Amino acid sequence: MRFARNSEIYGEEEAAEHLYQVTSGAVRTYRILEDGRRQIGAFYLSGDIFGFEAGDTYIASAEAICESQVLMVRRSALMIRAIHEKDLARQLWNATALELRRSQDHVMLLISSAEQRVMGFLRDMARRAPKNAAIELPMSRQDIADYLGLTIETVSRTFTQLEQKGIISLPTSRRVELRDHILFHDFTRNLG
Amino acid sequence: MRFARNSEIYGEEEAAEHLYQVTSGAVRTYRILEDGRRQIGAFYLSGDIFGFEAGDTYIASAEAICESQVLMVRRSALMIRAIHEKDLARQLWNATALELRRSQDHVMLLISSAEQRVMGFLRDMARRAPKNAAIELPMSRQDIADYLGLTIETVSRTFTQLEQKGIISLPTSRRVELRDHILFHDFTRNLG
DNA sequence: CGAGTTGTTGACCCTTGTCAAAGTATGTGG
DNA sequence: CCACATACTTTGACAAGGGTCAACAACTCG
Repeated sequence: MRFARNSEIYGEEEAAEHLYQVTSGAVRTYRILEDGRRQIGAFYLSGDIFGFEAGDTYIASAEAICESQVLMVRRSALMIRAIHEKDLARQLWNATALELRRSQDHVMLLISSAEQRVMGFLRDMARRAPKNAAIELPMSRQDIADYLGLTIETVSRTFTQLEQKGIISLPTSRRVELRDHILFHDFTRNLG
Repeated sequence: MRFARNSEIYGEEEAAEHLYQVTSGAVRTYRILEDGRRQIGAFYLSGDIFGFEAGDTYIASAEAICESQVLMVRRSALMIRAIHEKDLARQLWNATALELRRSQDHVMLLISSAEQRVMGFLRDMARRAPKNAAIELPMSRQDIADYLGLTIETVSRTFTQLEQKGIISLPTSRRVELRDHILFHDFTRNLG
């Protein structure tokens, strides 16, 4: 399936009929608060699987950030196969556990300072992006702000400050280059 | 198994050998950040099941908040049973999905104001506590602060402000009574 | 009763949000 | 190719919410 920029893939509270895998492009999941603010739960890039945040209904909406291709699999079909293929059942459970871990890492991000949040976000993107290249951000500053629980102005200012400190460089607003030691720091944490 | 106040039930990064159910008392799970701050991931009360936040190793530590009794079940035994009892497998997956949902609700809490966070916390405790009675909080202000990403001072001040506004009353620091309409508001949200 | 823990309050400051404006891309139609 | 419109991003000035530091009050437990 193809989805245009900003088009909805599924909506919160809809029956969760499919699991999804991004084959190209990028996807965001989000929830809207009573006061109208938007909280982005996660970004999914090429290769990532999403739609696991579900019991019977989705608990977040999903949208394509840019023109994206997405693979769809019927949950019901998977469930039937999972009865006999114990390995598949295990994989489904593991994938949900992985999402849980991601969400808990997200919580850890949200309790630190603006600079720490942006750095954490960039480290995560760097880890998931094609190795050692500059990061190409598919999402807007507003998306990043809504993911990190900051305002767009604070995100923008923090990017500028990180560049002034020489921690990143910003050839364009959507392209970020990190100094190597930052990546290294992240790797040691994951191995630790 | 009995655990004394503040004693460790399991540690982060340990092999995840058991699932747990609280039979009496209360449990907190937490992670420590590099800078030494503690983030509490969840509180578990009587009847709650925990230890699901795990692949092969726990991703948080668990401690008894007060003298507590906890039921332990070997994960390996459950996994073996789950191969044949498809319903059990389903339940395990569902329980993890429920934890995921809890974590995402936690994220939503963390992006709002101090008052909203404390209110959200109290609503959650009220919903889980024995119906319509005053809430008896097993955890300290420090625990609440570390759960909500605030300081102990801000939590204390917010409790005082809520009482001054007539939204709660505080017979003692660990006992909270909410006005009915607050509970009602919560119920309507859950019913959708 | 006294010592240690837990909770509350006050004064001040810093980070981040708010409001406003200007700068930069990107795209569209002539 | 240019003129214009629209989105997105950056920057500045100011205000407010929450953090920090410090003192004090209330509970617990020996």
